[in-house]
Amino acid sequence: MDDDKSATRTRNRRGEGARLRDEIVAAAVALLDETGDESAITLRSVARHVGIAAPSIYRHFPDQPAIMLAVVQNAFAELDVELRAARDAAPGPRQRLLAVCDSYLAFAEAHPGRYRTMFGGLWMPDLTESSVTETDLSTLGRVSMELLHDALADCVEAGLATSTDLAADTVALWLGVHGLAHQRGVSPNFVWPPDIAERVVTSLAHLTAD
Amino acid sequence: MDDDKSATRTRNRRGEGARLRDEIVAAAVALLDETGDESAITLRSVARHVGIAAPSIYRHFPDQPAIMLAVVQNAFAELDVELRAARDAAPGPRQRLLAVCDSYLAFAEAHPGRYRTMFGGLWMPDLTESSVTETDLSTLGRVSMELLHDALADCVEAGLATSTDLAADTVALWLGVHGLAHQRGVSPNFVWPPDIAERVVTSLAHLTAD
DNA sequence: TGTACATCAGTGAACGCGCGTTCACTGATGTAC
DNA sequence: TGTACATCAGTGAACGCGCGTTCACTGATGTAC
Repeated sequence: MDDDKSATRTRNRRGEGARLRDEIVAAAVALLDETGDESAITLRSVARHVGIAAPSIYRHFPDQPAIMLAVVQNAFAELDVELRAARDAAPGPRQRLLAVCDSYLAFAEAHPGRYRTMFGGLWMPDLTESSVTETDLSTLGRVSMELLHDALADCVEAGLATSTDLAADTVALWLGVHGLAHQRGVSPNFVWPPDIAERVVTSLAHLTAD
Repeated sequence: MDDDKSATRTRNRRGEGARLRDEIVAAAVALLDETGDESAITLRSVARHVGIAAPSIYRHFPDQPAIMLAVVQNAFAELDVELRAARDAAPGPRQRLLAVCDSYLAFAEAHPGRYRTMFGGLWMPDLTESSVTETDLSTLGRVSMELLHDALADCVEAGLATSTDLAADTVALWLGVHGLAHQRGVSPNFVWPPDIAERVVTSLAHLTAD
């Protein structure tokens, strides 16, 4: 909550102005993680956090929703990196699927504010009067879904899970994991059964072996 | 979006001032349903919608978060009524469980803004500086969860479902249904598999018969 | 039955605040000649 | 090698707006005597 990083900041050299863009996104993410509330990300609060004047942001983002989009895109990219790392570290199909789900839940638990913003749908701007497009929105999360799809497909192929409709079962599995990830961030005081994640995943993935 | 119900409004008779409270909540709900965005519920927008002066609200609510709480409590009560109606109209344990889940999903689909607000956790006020208490929050939704629990218990008792831990399985089932209810409201443009609800429910409830 | 009075429902004006956005600008830095 | 100039990164002041909240009030309505 140190809003004045004052004095220390020196302006970027010529040609390196784009660096500020990253600083702006990082500041917005930091605000989101600190407060857990996406409405804390205002153009002015972000500027304050970075240590610049508010209008300086307009050199890098056309409007406020554009910052939100950048934050969300950034979060999805980070999630994707973590999911891939988890998958690649696991030995077999079953372990890979579980590792992906665990990693997904861990991401949501570590960054509840960010997770809620990614899927809460509340920051979503009026598409008619902001720079954000329909495509920007529908692209989000597709990569992670594909990753989950492939992990489940490998299990089915290896005879470790059953599925009559892989695409639908992927969505169902994701919904369960997402429901847990999301609501655990919203209601941390609720007494969650300790094995709740395992229960949800094994049921929805129709895992057969142990 | 007719903000001026002007002129027509006549003041309540003495002793009936409490009626305005209901009108205020109704207006807040209407705003939420119209815009789908809980941040549209401001003290002033609600007052405008009711057709009263903004300060008039303070006779009925101590502050703005109190209105939000009333909206959410109201929504949970309505959900509960619908779930009970659905349950009581179904013939057997299995049908009852499915009816409750269907009704739950129907509620979320019919009132996406309200549903998102109930579970989004974003309106949640700083408990330190608003009139809303911890208990107010943790009580919400408990009734619906119990209803789901009982419906699942009846299925298990009738041998229609298996469960090693009823409480945990109830939570798991709710998570799946909730994940679907919530995300369908957020991403209506996503192509949801047509049988997605059935898939989620039968898997998580471990329904055995058909 | 009439009247003074307390109560109640609701108002109008004003406050200070943070917001997104605009505008014309400053001053350092690299580049062309 | 020196200098004029274009470019670029970022600023400061100001705008109009809607917000939550406060304050002192108005005027209708019921009640006590």
